[in-house]
Amino acid sequence: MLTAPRLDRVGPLPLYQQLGGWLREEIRSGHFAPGVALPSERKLMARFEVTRDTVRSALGLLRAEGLVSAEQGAGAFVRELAGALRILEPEPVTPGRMATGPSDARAFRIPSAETVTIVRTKADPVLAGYLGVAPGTALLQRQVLRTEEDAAVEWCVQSYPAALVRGSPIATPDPGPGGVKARLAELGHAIDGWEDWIAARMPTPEERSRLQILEGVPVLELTRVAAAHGQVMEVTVQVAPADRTVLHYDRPS
Amino acid sequence: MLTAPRLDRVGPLPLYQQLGGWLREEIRSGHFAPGVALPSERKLMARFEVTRDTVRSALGLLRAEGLVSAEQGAGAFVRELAGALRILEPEPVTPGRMATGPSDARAFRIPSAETVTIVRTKADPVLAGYLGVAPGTALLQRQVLRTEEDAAVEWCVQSYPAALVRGSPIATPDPGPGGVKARLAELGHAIDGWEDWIAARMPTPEERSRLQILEGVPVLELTRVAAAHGQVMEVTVQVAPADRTVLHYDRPS
DNA sequence: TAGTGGTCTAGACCACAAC
DNA sequence: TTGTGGTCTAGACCACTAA
Repeated sequence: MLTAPRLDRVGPLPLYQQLGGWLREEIRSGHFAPGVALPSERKLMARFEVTRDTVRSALGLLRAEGLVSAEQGAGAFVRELAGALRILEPEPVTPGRMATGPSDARAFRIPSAETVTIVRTKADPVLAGYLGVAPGTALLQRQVLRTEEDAAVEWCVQSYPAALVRGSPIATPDPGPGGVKARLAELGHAIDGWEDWIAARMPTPEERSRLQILEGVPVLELTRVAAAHGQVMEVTVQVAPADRTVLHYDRPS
Repeated sequence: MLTAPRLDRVGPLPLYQQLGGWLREEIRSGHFAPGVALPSERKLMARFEVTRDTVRSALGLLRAEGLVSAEQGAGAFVRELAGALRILEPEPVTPGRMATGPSDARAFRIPSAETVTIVRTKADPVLAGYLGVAPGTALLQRQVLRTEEDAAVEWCVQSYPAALVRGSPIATPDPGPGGVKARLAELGHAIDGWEDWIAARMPTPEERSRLQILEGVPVLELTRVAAAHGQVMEVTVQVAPADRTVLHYDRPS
């Protein structure tokens, strides 16, 4: 704190941006290390001779960037990297096969539990377009919440034309050995090709609570369109917190 | 505005969250359509009998979610989808081949210009790990800002061991016909495999200004590790605004 | 109990956009 | 000129954490 500069009260840059910039630099330089508490809002008020609102605006910048987490009653802390990243790959990483991860690897984990909800709905225009059916066509959806040690890591919605899976174990929470893919194969629709579309956005409030997403953390959204003999059989939308997830595609020589 | 509810001043939910929730629902339901101005802050003050600060906190929620853009002097507007998405694919989409896009497709465009800066630097631990060299090893970086109709669409940094590309056109802004890949092939290092790592996060202030990123919009970060005969030759990091970018991977049958 | 962040009030002046 | 959002001040009370 001794190195704190004076704020420029005549220039065009707002006070809260100056203060936010100073805090950001202190974090980047390691002066405020991950896990460490920043000076309290009232100390920053006194040190920089501004009101609490100005201090809170500055901290708001850093929270929106995902650099800082505030804990009521305790303080504001420089955010630490999530303990473990989860890898999403075209062929799922199974517990028997550990992913290597990028060279700046942290630990990598596999989800340990999932809760499945079966929902019958009608195709909205987007899903209908992917599936090649008319909007309003009856769909069966498997909504899956994957968790790991009490922490939700992914929300996943798989959609099928209802006519395709009627009477199949796919329409039950536990599709049996080999999972949905095996049941599709038994129906004569073994998946033999797919397309992935990957986007990122800020989570909805529902997603934030369901996946326990912190402030300033976006979600990755992976839409997989899977086909058998040229016909789309399944559309999967996976939503995962971006601070705990990395996608991986490999084209080895 | 006639349907606006009363706020609950005794329950546990803060006023600004109630107000933010109401505005969010009005936007989702289409009452406030994309491009339309929300009621002004002073009107919301009067309508809900709260102070301006409370109104601004509510609007702050929506701005952080990327739902609303404020324009000084004009008003706060429901954000519209970016006019065009750019597709990033393993094999770049060239002007001659138009991508089809997802079924909810908007227009798709190809970047029209790029500015290249050549930088000589030393490998940080992360890059060194990817490249299989010691940290501090001399690197050559090509920093590329891709733009399209005055709008920046991507920031890209390509890194090579300096020893590998010394004296090659790779170390110049214009590497000549066929680009960097052709020059690497001439050096006997034709790229024959790669790995992609995909992450998302909020942009740094530098990225926000460089790529003209709006509030509440994350970036997609694609790291490609490209190898020739089992040896890593190139690490490319691409950063693109998530509201104008979608990644696409295809594994046809 | 003392200190922290979370919420809310009631003003003020400014820069900017639209009319 | 009028209305808009952007910034800043100076308080207040609350819920929560940690000692």
